[in-house]
Amino acid sequence: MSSKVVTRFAPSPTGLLHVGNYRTALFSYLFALQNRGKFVLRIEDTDKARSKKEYEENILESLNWLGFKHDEFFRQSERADIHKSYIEKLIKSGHAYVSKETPKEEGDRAEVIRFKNPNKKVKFNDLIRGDIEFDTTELGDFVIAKSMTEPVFHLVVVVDDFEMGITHVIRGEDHISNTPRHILIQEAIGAPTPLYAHLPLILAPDRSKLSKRKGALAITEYREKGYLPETMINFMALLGWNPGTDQELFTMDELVKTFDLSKVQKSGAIFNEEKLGWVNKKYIEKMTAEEFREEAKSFLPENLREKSEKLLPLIKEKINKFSDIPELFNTELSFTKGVPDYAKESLKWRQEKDLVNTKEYLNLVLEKILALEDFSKESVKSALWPIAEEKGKGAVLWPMRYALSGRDQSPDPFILAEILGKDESIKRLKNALSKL
RNA sequence: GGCUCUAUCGUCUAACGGUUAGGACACGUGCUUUUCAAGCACGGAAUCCGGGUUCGAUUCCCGGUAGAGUCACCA
Repeated sequence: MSSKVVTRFAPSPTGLLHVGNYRTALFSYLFALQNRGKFVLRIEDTDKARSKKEYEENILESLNWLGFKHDEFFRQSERADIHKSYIEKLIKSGHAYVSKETPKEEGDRAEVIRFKNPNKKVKFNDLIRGDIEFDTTELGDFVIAKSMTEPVFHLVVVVDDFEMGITHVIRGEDHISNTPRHILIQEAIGAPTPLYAHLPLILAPDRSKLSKRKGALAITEYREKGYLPETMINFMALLGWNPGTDQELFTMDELVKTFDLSKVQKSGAIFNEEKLGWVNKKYIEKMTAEEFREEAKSFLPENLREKSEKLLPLIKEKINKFSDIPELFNTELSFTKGVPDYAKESLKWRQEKDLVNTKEYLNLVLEKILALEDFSKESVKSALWPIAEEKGKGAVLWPMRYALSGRDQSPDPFILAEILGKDESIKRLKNALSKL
């Protein structure tokens, strides 16, 4: 009695898919995994004019990046014979007929295949929304194929879902109104009706459907911005679903265990990139130094790619996403490129009234540094710490940090010294002193 | 407009009739600190409106209102 669960993700390669699409893939995948079922990937490329290979490749690449593995793969364009046989069968059984038309638009055929609508009420139980009822009369005899060899979406989904043994159709809410057509066709070909779960839409900031025009990004664009796949999965899962606890961060395994289709939200959710950034930061924190280095590499300035080992930890604690890195080198990490020109007053610690102490302490710092053999941040620190403790940490360290970086905001002065090296540090300290 | 779906802080959401309506992001304040970030503490912020049902409604029912989806020879 217990038939195996089979879900599917059925994108059409007519454009780049956005997070809304991939979230339906995620939910279908999670549902299949937690039921030890199968996950089918089906490329819906029946629209020959608009389907493009590059979009299909982008879908495959994205799914692979997210780590979703399908058990079976189909391309609808390769199943023409099957579709044709169903059209013939429907015509033979009187469920469909060839209809003479007067073309309304360019490209319209003079003859199409229409479904003979029984004009009845159909009801289905949506796993997320409960009972939904439609009167199909308003649908009329809808078109199921442009010709014997050119079936249209409604026919093809039903036939393929049936042939592939799909038990659970998990798709976007925008398909709710298509469902009665699909049920009618199922009844005509003698196919069982699968269980339906219509997911709420992911919305643009103005609460309308996400679209290119509204700034929806392909998931590969999030990858290019430097978001991690774990982040995207975690974030998409929580958009429209949550386990009812306060947990915010989930591994894939945890999602498989706790995901519950019946707890999916009914209303649409706006995609909030600020929170996405927060989630990504959390995942960046979890990365090992090696993982971080690998991921950060391509975002570093050319000249620093090979000698950024000491900068990496500084970068890691600052960014939300990897594409934040270049900007960092214009702000807090600009010391790697040199010191901008600054007014001598900038060297003054906020609790000092004039620059007298500043000059004295900078000289002390310079003196200690000149005498240093080993120039690690630890040794610099141990050489200077007693002075800082005695004279006041801010009073000593602020001018030093400013002299080395030329900025209000920068890394710790000891790290600056280590990264710059002894000669450069001395040069910058002397430069500061020359202003005083 | 017809049909369908939906409605809790700015945003994502929790509370399956009884809570001071909880959490997270963002925001504000403070602490810590050599700056920033992080961290910690605190704070402001919501049940769309109106009727029922009930001892009691965020929760159930009805009606409004608002928003969304869909009405293709696209998927």
